[in-house]
Amino acid sequence: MEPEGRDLFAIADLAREFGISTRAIRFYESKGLLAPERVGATRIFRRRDRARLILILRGKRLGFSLRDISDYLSLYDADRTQQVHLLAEKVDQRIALLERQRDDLETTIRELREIRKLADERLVKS
DNA sequence: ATTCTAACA
DNA sequence: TGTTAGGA
Repeated sequence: MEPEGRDLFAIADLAREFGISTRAIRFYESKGLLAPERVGATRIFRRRDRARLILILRGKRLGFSLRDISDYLSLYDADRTQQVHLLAEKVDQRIALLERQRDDLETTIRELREIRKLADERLVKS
């Protein structure tokens, strides 16, 4: 009766499972995103830590800074409601930034296509 | 073998 | 973050 798997993990276990380096995991801890237990100096990760790591990696995939992710995770124990508000705010900011970048890219592509068209016309005249 | 800290790239 | 050194 244990469909949950282990609840104790070594740093290498998590690194392997999520395809990241042990260095990255220690780095996240140094930034306050993780706080695994210690047995001496060795880190012992539990399901709770693993769950946080999953959230960290998801946040990264979506382009959020470790700072943003940290601020978000910090609200888990306190204001769960404020956490949702912060998330909404950050997501809106992220979407706004991506849309701006998309517009800039489209503008650049249009310019390059125009240059390319002019280049072809010159070749034809030559 | 594995992990840890610290420092440099 | 990767890599490397040196130790537990």
